[in-house]
Amino acid sequence: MPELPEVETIARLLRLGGPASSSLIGRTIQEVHILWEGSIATPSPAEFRARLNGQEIRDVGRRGKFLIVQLSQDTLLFHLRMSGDLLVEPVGATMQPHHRLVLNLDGGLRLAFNDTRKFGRAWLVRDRDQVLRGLGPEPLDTGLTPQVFHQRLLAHRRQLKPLLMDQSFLAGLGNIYADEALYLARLHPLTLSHKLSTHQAERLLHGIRQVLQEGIHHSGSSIDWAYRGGNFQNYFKVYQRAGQTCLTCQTKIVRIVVGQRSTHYCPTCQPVGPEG
DNA sequence: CACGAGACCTGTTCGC
DNA sequence: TGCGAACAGGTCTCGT
Repeated sequence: MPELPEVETIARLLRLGGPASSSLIGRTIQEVHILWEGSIATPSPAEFRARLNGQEIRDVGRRGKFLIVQLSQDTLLFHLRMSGDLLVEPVGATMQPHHRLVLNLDGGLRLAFNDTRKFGRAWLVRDRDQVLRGLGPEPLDTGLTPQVFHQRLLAHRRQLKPLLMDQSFLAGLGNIYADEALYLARLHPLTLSHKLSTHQAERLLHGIRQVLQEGIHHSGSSIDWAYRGGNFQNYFKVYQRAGQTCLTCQTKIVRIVVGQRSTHYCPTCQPVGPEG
C-alpha cells in the first residue's frame, strides 16, 4: 500500500499530532499486545514485548517506506507493505479485526498496527542500519544530484519502471508514484536505464520529486477501502486511468504488465526510443 | 546481472 | 444470486 508520501504522512501525524490525535513523542510504552506474531520480523515475540515495555518514544521518522520510531533504548521500525497502517486510538477503543500489534502508551493513547493482508512487519533493533542498510538514496535528498542520479541509471541496463521500484536503487517509490513520475518525465516505462541522456535523467529526477512532493502535499493517496486520509488519488494522471484520455494529448492511457505489476502510460507523451 | 514466476495474505470487484 | 477469476499501494526467493 503506502509509498513514500503515505509513510511520510503517517510519520508526521505520529510525530506532530493531528486533528484527531496528539503527538506520540515523550510517551512511554506501558503494555504490548501481539495479535499476530507473524507481524514481528525480529526479535522473538516474547523479547519484542519485554524490551518494548517501559521505553519512551523519542522521535518518529521515515526512511524510504520504513516508518522509524526512535525509543529510549532501541529503534522500532515498521514496513506497511500492501495494507499496513498505523493508528493512534484511545486505549479503551474496540480492538479492530485486523489489528496485529497494539502498544498502550501513557496518557490514555495506544498505537495500533493494522494490516489486513499480514504482509507488513515490525523490527525492534539496537541499530536501525541492520534493517535500513540496503536502501538506495532518498529521492528528496538534495545530495542526490542529477549527475549522481544519471550515473546510477547508467550503472544498470534495466527497464525504468522496475528499476524505479527497486528500493536498493532509490528508496520510496512504488507502483503508483513510479507510473506518475515516468509520465511527468515523458519517458516510456520500458525504456532502458543506460540509454538515458543527461537531459532525460534530469527530467526523470525532477518528475520523481514533483510527484512525491505533490503526494505529500495531499497527504498521500487513498484507494478503495485501504488507507485513509489523503486525496492524491484525485490527481493521478495515468495510474488506474487505462482507457481514459491523457490530460495532455487526449490519447487513451494504456495499461500493460511489467514485472508482474500494472503499469500505466500515455503512448503519445511517453514514446519509446531516443526522443522519449 | 536482469527478468519472470511463485509465495506470502485477505478482501473487493468483475464477468458469466 | 452465486461463484470463480482477476486484481490490489510490496518484497522475498528461486530458477533461467
